[in-house]
Amino acid sequence: MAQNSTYHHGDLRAACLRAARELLEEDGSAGLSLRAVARRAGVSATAPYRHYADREALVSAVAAEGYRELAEHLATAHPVPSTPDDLAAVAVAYVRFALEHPALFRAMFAEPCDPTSEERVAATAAISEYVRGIVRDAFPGVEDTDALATTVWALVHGLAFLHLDGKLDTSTPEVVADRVRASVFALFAVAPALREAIAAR
Amino acid sequence: MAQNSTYHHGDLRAACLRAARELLEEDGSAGLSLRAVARRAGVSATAPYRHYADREALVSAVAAEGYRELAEHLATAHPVPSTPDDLAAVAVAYVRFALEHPALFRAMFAEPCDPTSEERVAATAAISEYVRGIVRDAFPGVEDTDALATTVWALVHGLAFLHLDGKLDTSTPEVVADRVRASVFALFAVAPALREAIAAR
DNA sequence: TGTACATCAGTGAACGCGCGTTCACTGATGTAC
DNA sequence: TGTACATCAGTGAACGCGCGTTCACTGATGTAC
Repeated sequence: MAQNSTYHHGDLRAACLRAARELLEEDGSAGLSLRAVARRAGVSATAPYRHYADREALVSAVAAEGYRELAEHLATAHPVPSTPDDLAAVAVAYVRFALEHPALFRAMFAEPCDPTSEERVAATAAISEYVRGIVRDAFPGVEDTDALATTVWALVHGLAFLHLDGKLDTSTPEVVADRVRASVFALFAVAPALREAIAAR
Repeated sequence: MAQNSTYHHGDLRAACLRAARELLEEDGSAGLSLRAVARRAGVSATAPYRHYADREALVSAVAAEGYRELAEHLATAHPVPSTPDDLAAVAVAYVRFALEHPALFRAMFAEPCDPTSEERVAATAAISEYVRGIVRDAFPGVEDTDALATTVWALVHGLAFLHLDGKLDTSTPEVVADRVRASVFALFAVAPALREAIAAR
């Protein structure tokens, strides 16, 4: 029984989210069905409709929660990163999050998402703002902070997906962390040269 | 009728691949069902089983074809890239491929893939070897070519996905191309400094 | 060139499944007096 | 404090769907003599 005192007139909305998360963590793949969530929450198949308009709404809520957790996870890795090492630590945390919650990460990013969910859009914006903030702090001299932030995000995001999809060795956490750090350092060392590089183009 | 003279005792195997590709191009999302492919190929629902062991096998074949096409597309963008501009052009081509064939690209990467399909593994290896080759040619002085190649691939791959998932503006091809170029240049300018950066860590 | 036969690539009915969603309902909770 | 009633969060039967896969089959093609 996943049942607890919080529902049968309680917080089924939250219980659904929790059930969905459990399913994602366990299954690792698969696509989160409303019925499976209801089953897991110990409730009839149609009960979730009291709280979510449809399947999409549930998935978006789960994804949004994932974004919030990711942000938290990154902040935990380093509250106010300001050196290459700090940023590398955050990057490692990003990739680790993806590898530890593969199904959730896919739900957040890989799924063809509906762009109308404001909850989801807001959560995404928060992440990207967070990355921008780090880059701004770490590179006060750089003019186009947005461009550099995008580059950093893309690099880390790409590393996450390539590892997730088995294109890069993930046999130990160390091997992954080393690779992520090496990639970030490559980018970092060049940051001051960014403007010239773009200008010279 | 997608039907042509190549089957009803012809090349249904290829016809299935073609049908699958058409479905991916049209639908944009969704997950490629065997039945839909058969329908599109103008053939009974069970006919594809003569050529593919199961749904997985078909999807893997489609993905493998996608890898080959991607490689071709990149090679077309620039046969033997050897300057930052060349590499940037290839990067732009990579991202453009993803945006022009979103469903195919997702089938290639985002789907939780079975690692046992040698066709798929081989195709992946070919891509990564291709990237390594470019990096090797463009940076003869760099020692750890593999590390740099991974960084480049991850950066470009991440850009592809962030655009694909609506996290970055894709309103015009130019805006996308400019962003990709800027990101690649950031990386490029730093390449000679890579070893020092890693050593200094 | 013609016949007999094996092979091979299709057919189509059938299976059991899980899904999203609707609907009329029920029974517990909260509220007004 | 007690009763009457509205609201609200669940139930469970039912719908129609598309799916992957099996099976026994058929009929065209290719081969041996």
